[in-house]
Amino acid sequence: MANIRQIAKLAGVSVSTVSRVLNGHPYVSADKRRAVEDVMARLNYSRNINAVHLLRGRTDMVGIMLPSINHPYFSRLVEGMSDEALDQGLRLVLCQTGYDENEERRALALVKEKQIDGLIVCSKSLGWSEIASYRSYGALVSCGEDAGERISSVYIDHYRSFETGMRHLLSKGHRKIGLCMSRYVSSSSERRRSAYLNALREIGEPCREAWTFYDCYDIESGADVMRRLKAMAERPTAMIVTGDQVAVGMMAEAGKHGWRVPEDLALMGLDNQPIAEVLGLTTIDNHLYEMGREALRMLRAELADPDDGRKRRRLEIACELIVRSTV
Amino acid sequence: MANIRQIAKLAGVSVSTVSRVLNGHPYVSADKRRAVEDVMARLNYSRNINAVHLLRGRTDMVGIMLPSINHPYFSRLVEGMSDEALDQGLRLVLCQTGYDENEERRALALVKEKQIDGLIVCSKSLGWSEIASYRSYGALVSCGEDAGERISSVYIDHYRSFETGMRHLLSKGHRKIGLCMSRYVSSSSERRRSAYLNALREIGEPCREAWTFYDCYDIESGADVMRRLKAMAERPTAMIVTGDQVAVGMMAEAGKHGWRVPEDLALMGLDNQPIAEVLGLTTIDNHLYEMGREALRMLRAELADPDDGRKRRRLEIACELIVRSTV
DNA sequence: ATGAAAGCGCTAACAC
DNA sequence: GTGTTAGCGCTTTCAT
Repeated sequence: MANIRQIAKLAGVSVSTVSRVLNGHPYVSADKRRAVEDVMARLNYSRNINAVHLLRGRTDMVGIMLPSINHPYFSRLVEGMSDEALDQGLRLVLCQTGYDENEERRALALVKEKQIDGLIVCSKSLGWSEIASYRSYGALVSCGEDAGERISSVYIDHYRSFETGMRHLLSKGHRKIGLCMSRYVSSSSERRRSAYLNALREIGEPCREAWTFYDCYDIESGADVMRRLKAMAERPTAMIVTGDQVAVGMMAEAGKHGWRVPEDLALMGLDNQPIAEVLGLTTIDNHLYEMGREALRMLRAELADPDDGRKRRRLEIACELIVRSTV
Repeated sequence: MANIRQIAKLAGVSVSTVSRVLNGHPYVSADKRRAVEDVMARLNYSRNINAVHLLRGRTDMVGIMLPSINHPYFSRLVEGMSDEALDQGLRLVLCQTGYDENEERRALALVKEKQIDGLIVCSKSLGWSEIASYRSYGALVSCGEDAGERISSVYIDHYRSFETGMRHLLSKGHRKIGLCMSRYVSSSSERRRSAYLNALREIGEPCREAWTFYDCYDIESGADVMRRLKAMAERPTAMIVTGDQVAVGMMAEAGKHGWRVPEDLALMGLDNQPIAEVLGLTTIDNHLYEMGREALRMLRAELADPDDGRKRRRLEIACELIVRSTV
């Protein structure tokens, strides 16, 4: 593999001249430029970007921390980031963690070691303060939830989003409402739970343990929830569900048993995934694609003013109720 | 940011000793090791991995070329790669191309510039020969289709997969069968089309232009196909469909119009995505997760014997008919 | 307009 | 066991 010194020698110029040509600098005479370009073409030269990275102290790569890419929530988010990254000339490094703390630390280590210039945190098990301690090594952005005082965030107001969903359910006359969520312990889950509980409290309904389900991430778990619901003596008339796929799993299983939605059970989804539209699922749109784009834009801004680490950026992505036919 | 020289000075040793400690080499006295580790901890030192990359000539990162991550086919594939990458100590760099040739060239350039050690090609518009010309700069693996004589491949026999699907359709008495695919021009599409056409020929049925649809990638396009089907005077009794999401879109739209599946229209999907199971879609399992893992494993093998570039690796992933209730 | 030379931070061959 | 030193391939002053 040819290097810049060989190019210089063969072209009869110095390495600096080659470097100038490489980087499109002015003040290189046309004939020398030609000579250099000829040799480069002849040797099929390409510069070793790692030397540039070492010199510049950055790599123009950013990491994306998430539990798994194979989930519509995250892949939609990453699609947005990826499109924005293209515009910004950045590359994305996938850091699948499965919510494992050590895996998260390994992702953070990438910024400490300067393999990536920054990290977008889409999911985490570690506390924000441990994450924030890497702030001095590179840019950090939280995507999806407000990370508090120390980390810039593009986020959804999860309380408001569930409040909106609950209000719609109540407006349709539902009072016996069940809840279906992903992780039990997570700040977004807690905010959603509060919104749910507060709404119930307002109408004087108790919260029934049996109607709240956790660790539901995918279609299968939705189907499973439905089966458990079916086995109950007293059932809710509506469910508010984190993630459209889970709601879709419930719809599908309901259909198998001849239950009608919303007559026998109303369903409120979350995220407004494409499948929600096709199946007519009433849901809450979190504008994931735009949120992904904005997260990357924010990271870019953080990268741009490194010394100014005190000013924290925040951007709330508004959610939007999408009324269709399952409530 | 501290560097190895400062650590050495403060610990009262040479840089080589620090390097030895850093890399866990033997032959370092316990007390010096301690001294070095203390200083490292005190300065919160972390080595600059870019220097290592420059020195070693590799980065332990591999690129994944695909049109978009936000599609269940690709995200399932990448999930497998990502899990395997973790085991192998490699990182994944996302290269979303949207089938754009210049974007594909930019991805290939990453291997030429040594930013990544190799590239897994999950989709491409460029010809294989242009892609293969990058073989001398790094490892290349095709994932999903057989790339011919010059590039190692983990692949599906797309002909056989559709042949299997068609056989099943025929065995259920269908003769008027429509086709729904993604890109018109692509080697996998061509092989599937041959299988489809040959099966029709065998039973003496003509191929009807009106019953073949292209550029269907997602749920919405499935719904759209269904609407077009509905408007036809003469309709197929079954459709063989590339991608379960597309088939699901068709099912959903069929339901809206009161059509029953399979009585009014039988549906054969592809990929065996989770939603296929829940909706009872008959489909062909391509074992995408395993294919992703194997692709990464193969890339790893390519990386391991760089000088031995003539021997091409191949691994066919067998497909499997999953009979459920839509045919 | 061009070149010489000093690094970026690290590893490893070599000498002791 | 430990230190000295020569690079890895490039960019960028600073002279000229």
